[in-house]
Amino acid sequence: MNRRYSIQKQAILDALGRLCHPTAQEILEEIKKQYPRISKGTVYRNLNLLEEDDIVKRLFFPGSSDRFDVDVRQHNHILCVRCGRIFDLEPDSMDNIDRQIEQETGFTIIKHDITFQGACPECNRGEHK
Amino acid sequence: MNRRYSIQKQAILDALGRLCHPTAQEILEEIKKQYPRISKGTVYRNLNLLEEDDIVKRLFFPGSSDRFDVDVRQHNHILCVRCGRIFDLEPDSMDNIDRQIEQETGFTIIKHDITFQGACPECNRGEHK
DNA sequence: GTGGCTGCAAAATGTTTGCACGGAT
DNA sequence: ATCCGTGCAAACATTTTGCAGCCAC
Repeated sequence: MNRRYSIQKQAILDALGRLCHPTAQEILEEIKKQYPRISKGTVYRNLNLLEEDDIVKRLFFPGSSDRFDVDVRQHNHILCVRCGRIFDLEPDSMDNIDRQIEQETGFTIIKHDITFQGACPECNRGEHK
Repeated sequence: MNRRYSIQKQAILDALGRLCHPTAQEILEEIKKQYPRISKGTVYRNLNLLEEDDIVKRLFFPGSSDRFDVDVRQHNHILCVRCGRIFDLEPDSMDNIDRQIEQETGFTIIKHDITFQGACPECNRGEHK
């Protein structure tokens, strides 16, 4: 299975660079501006391939469809429940948490997914009504 | 909207007590053993009502449909990628993490969802092949 | 020419909703 | 009598898959 570098795959990576943690649907709509004939199936298939090859990271948000990130480092996210924006957290801000859980449980931790929800500083200051 | 306590709602709570973090589908199948005529829609509707009333907690696992828990305390979960079992973590094991994130980001944290993935002690000892 | 990728449409999956009926208050 | 909850089926949203054709190697 020798992977090829198609126009469509490149368009998906470009869209991922322009958008912030988009869903597959948002990526599709963005690409359609330039390539109106791209299909849903192609976007989903390529996102799965890119995830397999560790070129993009799939993000899970409660109550939302999957989102995608070009930053594949282990890092976590925080969603503002007021303005809906999603922010990145520093990759190392939770370095020790896996070790802490390993000590508590005897597990060997491979990965974690953490999503915080709250109100961002701007919303706290009333800047987004 | 005065909520009633139907047989079906009670059956869902009973099933939740017997099963471990089940999906809606698993709850439906469990109840069908006793009430073969219960419908999918009823299970989903009641789970939503029970969540609204803080009687059950909805859990999000990457790549899985929603799961439900009778333990509504803020607590986190850990999934063994080998045996597939889901374990609870102590509710207070991550008490300070929200404060840490608030200091780092200026957010006001409302909640977090954390899912760890790894190998459980039994699997590490080779007890589940 | 082989094999991977495409667009398209259909299928699969998980969840919600419209509706007429029935039971509890 | 009212109104909430039910079973059923249809609708909906998201994602995957089957297929014939195409394009790059």
